[in-house]
Amino acid sequence: MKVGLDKKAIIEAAASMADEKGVANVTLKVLATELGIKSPSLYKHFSGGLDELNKELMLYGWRSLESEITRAAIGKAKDDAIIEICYAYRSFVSEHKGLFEAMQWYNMYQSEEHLQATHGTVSVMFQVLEAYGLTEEQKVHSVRVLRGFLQGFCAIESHGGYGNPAPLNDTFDFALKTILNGIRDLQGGTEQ
Amino acid sequence: MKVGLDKKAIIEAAASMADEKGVANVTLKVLATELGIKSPSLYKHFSGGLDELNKELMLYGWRSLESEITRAAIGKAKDDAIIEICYAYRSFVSEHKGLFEAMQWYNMYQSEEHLQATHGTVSVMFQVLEAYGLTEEQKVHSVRVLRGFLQGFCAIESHGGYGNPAPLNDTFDFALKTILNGIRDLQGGTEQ
DNA sequence: TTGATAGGCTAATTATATTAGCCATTATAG
DNA sequence: CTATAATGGCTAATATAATTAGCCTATCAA
Repeated sequence: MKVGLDKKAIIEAAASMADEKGVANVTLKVLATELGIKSPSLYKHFSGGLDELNKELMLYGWRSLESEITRAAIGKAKDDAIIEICYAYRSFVSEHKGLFEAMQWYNMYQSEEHLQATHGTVSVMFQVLEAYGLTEEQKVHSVRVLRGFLQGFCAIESHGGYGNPAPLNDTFDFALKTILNGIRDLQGGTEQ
Repeated sequence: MKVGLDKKAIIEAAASMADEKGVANVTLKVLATELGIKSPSLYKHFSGGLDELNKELMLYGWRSLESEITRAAIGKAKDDAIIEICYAYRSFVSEHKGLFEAMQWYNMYQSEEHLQATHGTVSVMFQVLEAYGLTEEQKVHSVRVLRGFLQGFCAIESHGGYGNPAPLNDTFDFALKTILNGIRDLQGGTEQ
């Protein structure tokens, strides 16, 4: 019988399955079963098989994240905007652990597709930084630091890698304040 | 014929294979071939199979990193020590991309083993922070920020995720300065 | 020197990915 | 309205990797 699936529905099912069980446990077999079809049928939607599905998950994740942080920044500027973006990033990861794995690890050593995928998210951060009167290079450094911290912190947090009971919210706020200070310092000084 | 392998040799071979081809491409089959044996023989060393091998890789990686950053901090204190540790962390990742993958992603959702594995590395950072006269909680926050940034930055850098041509060294130095400022600010203020 | 253990092997099993080729339903051009 | 193409499903067959079972020999210690 014809279920009538399309790529979008399959990717969303795969994403939520990844969030539940980890992206490594999203097999074509179990995904197909979940969707009420047999695994070979998935090749009608993803001729590239599991690899293509993982790539689509990665792309879908970055698109979703971009959309979340874009929404979060609406009506905000400067520090407020950055803070909202960072909160939105962190929330996104906490709600989409499995998808976040896919975002980071698909195609790790072929950066082209990754660069394209992350472009939107990077652009949003870059735009918000326009308000600070920084040089292009200073903006690049600032975005890199934000991305690096967010990715690492959220990855560690999402798999329970911060064992100490001290509140993670406090750490996150401290980090944001620290990074915002660093960005502010760029404005005056000759540094970097 | 008896090749006479032991766990250590196998793990080291697996680690260097991971660095060359990515940890996902370390299969028992190809690892065994590389070592001059057949894949079922690996079960004599790792009864848990591929999963256990990956776990051992993860543990080996964290042990190695701990040893690197410990060596790097010798004879240094405060900011100098932290800077050396961060440089050593970054160098380690750039030389062990595949191992670093294993360190992050093995057993992602069962934090216990991860917590133990990272304990040494965390301890080194924690000890260096003793010199700053911070509260326990402030030290915890500081270590978390360092870990988060280092893991994220190095992961992104290691797979070419920072596309802009601006020098990554400059970003890294800017980030360290920023974080060190943040830690210094903790000493005086009432913040966090 | 003999017996246990370590460390290899082959053969067989299981699981998933993938390919090939068939078929029904849907949608659309005429 | 109907012929036909495209869509989306299926079964059967193949390939590869992991894993298990059971066998065999070299080494090493009692």
